[in-house]
Amino acid sequence: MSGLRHAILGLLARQPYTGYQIAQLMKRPVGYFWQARHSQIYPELESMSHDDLVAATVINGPGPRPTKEYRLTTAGRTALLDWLGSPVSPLSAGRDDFELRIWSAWLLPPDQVAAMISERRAMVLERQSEYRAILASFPTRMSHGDPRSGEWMTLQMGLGYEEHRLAWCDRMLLTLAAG
Amino acid sequence: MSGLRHAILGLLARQPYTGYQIAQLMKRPVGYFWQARHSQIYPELESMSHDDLVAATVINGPGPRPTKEYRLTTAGRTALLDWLGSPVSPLSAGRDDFELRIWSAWLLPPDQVAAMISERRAMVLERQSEYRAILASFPTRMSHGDPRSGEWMTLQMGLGYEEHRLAWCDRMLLTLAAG
DNA sequence: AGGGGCATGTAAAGAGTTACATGATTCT
DNA sequence: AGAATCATGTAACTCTTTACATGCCCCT
Repeated sequence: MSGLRHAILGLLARQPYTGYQIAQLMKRPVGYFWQARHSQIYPELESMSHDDLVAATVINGPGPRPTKEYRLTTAGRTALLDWLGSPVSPLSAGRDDFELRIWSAWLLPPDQVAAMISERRAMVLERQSEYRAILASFPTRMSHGDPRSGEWMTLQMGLGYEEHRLAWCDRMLLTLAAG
Repeated sequence: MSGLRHAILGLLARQPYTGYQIAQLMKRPVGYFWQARHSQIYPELESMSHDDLVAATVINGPGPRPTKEYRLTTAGRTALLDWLGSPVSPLSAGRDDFELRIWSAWLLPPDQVAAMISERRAMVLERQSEYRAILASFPTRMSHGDPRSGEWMTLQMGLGYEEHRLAWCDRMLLTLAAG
């Protein structure tokens, strides 16, 4: 089963959603670690419906086509739990566009590399405050079994990533300045 | 231009390589941030050759087909530098399988979540020592313009990622234990 | 004699992006 | 009146993975 399926199952395990709402959530907050466009989501929901992992109810809404709300079926819940029980996949099937640049940065004059890293640094700061703003709205303690504890853990992960990235930028800028 | 092209250009900017050698490097060390299989690399080299970004020389080697060594053309070098000069792409087009699991981990009993995180922690430790072993073979100081400085910067990035991941695992294990 | 590494390719399927297409409601 | 948001879908394309295919050389 694909990552997109797991992402959708994880969302519908929380509550029922329309395809449109899922598409919004796949920008933020799910998009922080898994993105998908609506053009990928609608066919996938259809296919999951066919596989009996989700079920749709037509609700009233705007537009030329019927608005459908999806919910998890028992089989869908089982599939999600099966996946969670399966072995954790190995590290790094990731692709990092910025690291790819850095890998070739030795071709550029040092000040241009520094400019590139500064540009990146600004993005990191922005993302950091985004995470912090979301985390501020979380209660200090959550019981296990609360869906928000799942979101909290991923936000902690994301915040840590940005903290590391910021530290890396600063270290590299220092190294470049030291010549 | 795709990430794969940039990865190949970045490799050939260092020295000429055969398709096979590129495929090895796309496992490690380039694979730490950009992976590709040989089935993707050979056609891409062909297509880049057609676009005059790289040029091939037939050298003698084993097997049913001629062994080809590729080198960067002037146009290839220009294309690489153009990309390096273009604006840095925004954060997070990334997809993280482990974060996807964590997002749904609230469905599992706490001890199973802890087991999952411990499993991950072991992978992180392994990767860390892999990075450290590579870094140990690097000289303490490198001049800018040395291709190894590019590799060094990505290794620092990777090591930092793993340090953060380790810290995250430990923090979450503590939180779970405090329950 | 068999297995692994060297070396290059193709085919088919799956995953993901970009663009096209329609139409209602709400806000300015 | 026009723009943004809600809401769903399809088509074409690119990127990525998995599997098939060939054959030499070296080691045990």
